[in-house]
Amino acid sequence: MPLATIEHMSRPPAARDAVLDAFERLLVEGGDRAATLDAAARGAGVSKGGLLYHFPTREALIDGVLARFSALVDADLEVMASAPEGPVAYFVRSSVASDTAFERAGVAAARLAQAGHPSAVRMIRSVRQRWLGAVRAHVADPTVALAITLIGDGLYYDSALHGDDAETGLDAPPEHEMDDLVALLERLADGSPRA
Amino acid sequence: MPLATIEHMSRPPAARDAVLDAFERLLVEGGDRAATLDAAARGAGVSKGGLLYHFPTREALIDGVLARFSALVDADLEVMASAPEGPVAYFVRSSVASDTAFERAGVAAARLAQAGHPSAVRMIRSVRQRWLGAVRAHVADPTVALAITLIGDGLYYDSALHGDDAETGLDAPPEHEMDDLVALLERLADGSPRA
DNA sequence: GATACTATACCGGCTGGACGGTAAAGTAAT
DNA sequence: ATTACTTTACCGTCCAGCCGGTATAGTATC
Repeated sequence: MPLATIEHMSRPPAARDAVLDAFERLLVEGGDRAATLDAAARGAGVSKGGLLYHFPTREALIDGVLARFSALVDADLEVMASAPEGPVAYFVRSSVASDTAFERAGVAAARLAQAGHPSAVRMIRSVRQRWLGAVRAHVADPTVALAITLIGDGLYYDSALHGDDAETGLDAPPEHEMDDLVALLERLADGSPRA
Repeated sequence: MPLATIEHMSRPPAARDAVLDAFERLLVEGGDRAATLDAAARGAGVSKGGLLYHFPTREALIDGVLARFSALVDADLEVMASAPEGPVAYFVRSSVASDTAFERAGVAAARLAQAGHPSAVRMIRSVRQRWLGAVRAHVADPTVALAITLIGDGLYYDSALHGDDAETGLDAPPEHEMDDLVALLERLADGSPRA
């Protein structure tokens, strides 16, 4: 169970990560309902018994996804704090989901939260709070910080809307609208502290 | 052993709406996975056969929910256009989910979209577009209109996050922060175009 | 360095229940 | 008698989780 002491592990559990990846992908593409143990095992090229060796229950699998997401958020917050284009621009632009491991984990967590899994709801809430705090640290006006965070939420969920059909383009606004949006928010952020 | 007929429901179309209501509630509280035909029938006080008479497949039930949502959006857009507090304030404030039939239908549709149902994804997209259009009609700067719509999206999804646990308070910002937010957005909306 | 034992990693079959959907029959009003 | 609606009973499938077994690798003892 403990993840530490890798050096003492005889064989690296390749299956574990493969299962986690497959389960995450299923969540992103088809939501909680599509993410079954059988499908995850199949997607990972592992037998169901093998899957259940690493994750004895479905809840354990969910916890695994959430744990991985939390770790990725930690890393992202550090990147954001020292982003060359500034934290606000970085935050807003990175809120539209590309296909990084980070984004996939986030969308998977959101799916689980929407399905009502309490631990996922708690996780999303705390992550949102951490993001809000990070934005607040760089924006004087707390109302502006709130607005920026909410815009990030909106972009995030909108871009996470599409299931598996790659047919329609992303729900994200086009490039130049994003540029204008970022410009507006940066003007608000380090601009007029009052009327 | 069989369920005794405690009372007579004599309203012919009553079952249909009852089923729709129950299915919607299940979607909101537990997502796509929890919204099963059996649970919906039970929640509506109808046998499963009775449910399947009105909605021959699960897809038909989903379409029923989406159709009802679309009708409610039409009504809401008219209310918004002539809201006494102004469209922007109305839009932003009504984006945090209370427990109206309108909000429940919207959250249900969002759950279905997150689960990857194509018709639900299309519906959410078109509704979002209609809202954006309505905001644009009352806000000169299109970037500000986009920002306002995105903030609405953020508020909407955040407040729709909680499953069925009434324990934690809503994810919506407290009253006074909402006031400040609305004030900021209205200032942006009809205020300085500030190139 | 061979033997005996233990831990890790995985397989595949199984079960009981829940799922979406079907079929036939019953009831009430027209 | 037909129509509108509702019931009970049932089917095939899929689901989460369990269990017995296998194979490999490390460890300890002699």
